[in-house]
Amino acid sequence: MPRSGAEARRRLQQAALELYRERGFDQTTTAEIAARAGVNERTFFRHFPDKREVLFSGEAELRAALEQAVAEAPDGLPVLDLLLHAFREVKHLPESNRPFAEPRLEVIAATPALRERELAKAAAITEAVAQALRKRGVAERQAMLAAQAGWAAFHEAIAAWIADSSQSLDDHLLQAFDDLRALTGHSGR
Amino acid sequence: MPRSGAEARRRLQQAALELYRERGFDQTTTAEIAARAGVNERTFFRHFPDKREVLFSGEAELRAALEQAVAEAPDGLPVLDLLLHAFREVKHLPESNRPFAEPRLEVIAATPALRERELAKAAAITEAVAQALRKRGVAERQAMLAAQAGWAAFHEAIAAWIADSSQSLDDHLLQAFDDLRALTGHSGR
DNA sequence: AAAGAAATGCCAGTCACTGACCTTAAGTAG
DNA sequence: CTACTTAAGGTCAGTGACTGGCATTTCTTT
Repeated sequence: MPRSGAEARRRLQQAALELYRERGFDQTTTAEIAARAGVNERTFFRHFPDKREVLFSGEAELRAALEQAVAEAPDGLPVLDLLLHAFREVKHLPESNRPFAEPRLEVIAATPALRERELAKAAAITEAVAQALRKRGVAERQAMLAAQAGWAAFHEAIAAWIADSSQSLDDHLLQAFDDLRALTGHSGR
Repeated sequence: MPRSGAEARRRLQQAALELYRERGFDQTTTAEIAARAGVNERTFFRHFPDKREVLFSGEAELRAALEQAVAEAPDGLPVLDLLLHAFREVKHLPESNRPFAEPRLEVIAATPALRERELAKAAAITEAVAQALRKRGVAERQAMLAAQAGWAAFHEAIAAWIADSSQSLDDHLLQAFDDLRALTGHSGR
């Protein structure tokens, strides 16, 4: 195996995040990112298919972890409980990424083009989760609805946890799922 | 008032949809769309901010209708029932658009860039619905979760209705919301 | 040391999108 | 009917994201 490559990739991610924060996504050129990372502009596009994707590399990991967690969750649970169990299994991923994730979320929130990409990633994950649910016998439509509702709760929990760290992500997760269950008239756990 | 403008806009939408279907989104240039519509390429960008948006003009209408429907829904209903009521109020929009919507959905499904935009539109609508729910006193997080779950059900219902027209959209909507309620352990209406 | 593969550099080109400026087709006031 | 107004379209030049092709460098392997 020749030149490491992975290092250049990390430098590109770092440089991109810095520049997007300093002068904004639209005011940053891929040539500038490459320059700060010490590589050619062409190299940027060898590591990332486009200017947005450079901020979305951890999503594949989360998706894989979630697929596995759903597949390995205990039997006999109602769908939402199964999902909650799976989300609790993977909550260490956002937890360990937090120092990098916080500025990243800030940039994404400020940039419509990046929010679009974030939604696409979320859709890919929920589709994967739905598929994993179907493999466990959950009906077609139920699987999709559960995956989307569950992801919405997970997402809300992370947002709340970022805004209020006095409680653990786990606590926020439990509360978000309580809120989700309450939608249909139930009161709580 | 000078030149109509709205006509050119319609021709551009028509031309874009045709070309996207004929040779694909990526293989279609904005110049070609403009040429088929009988206008200058620059004119295309006067009517639409980018190459994707040309397929997403009806979303604003749906969003406005939904906001109003949520605001005017009867009091005293559980959140999901209120949402179901609102969705039933606006179901005539997808119903009347169906002949145009079907090829459109086909193109969107085949094009990642267009699916991204569709997700962004959906997010804007669910945010608007959540806001409308909050105005009616629904709690912050519940509003967002309900809006997202409700939209997911609405979307599933439309997809099922497109695939199977033997039942009405209304029937599909009721079934989708039943499935949604069943997630938390309830059985149905 | 030689060879092969992986990563990068370099170059030319397409195309989405934008700003600036000019022209045309209506509608309106006189 | 003419002159004025104005929204809409045309033209041109330019930027920047992204791509294909080819040469070059840096490792690893034999």
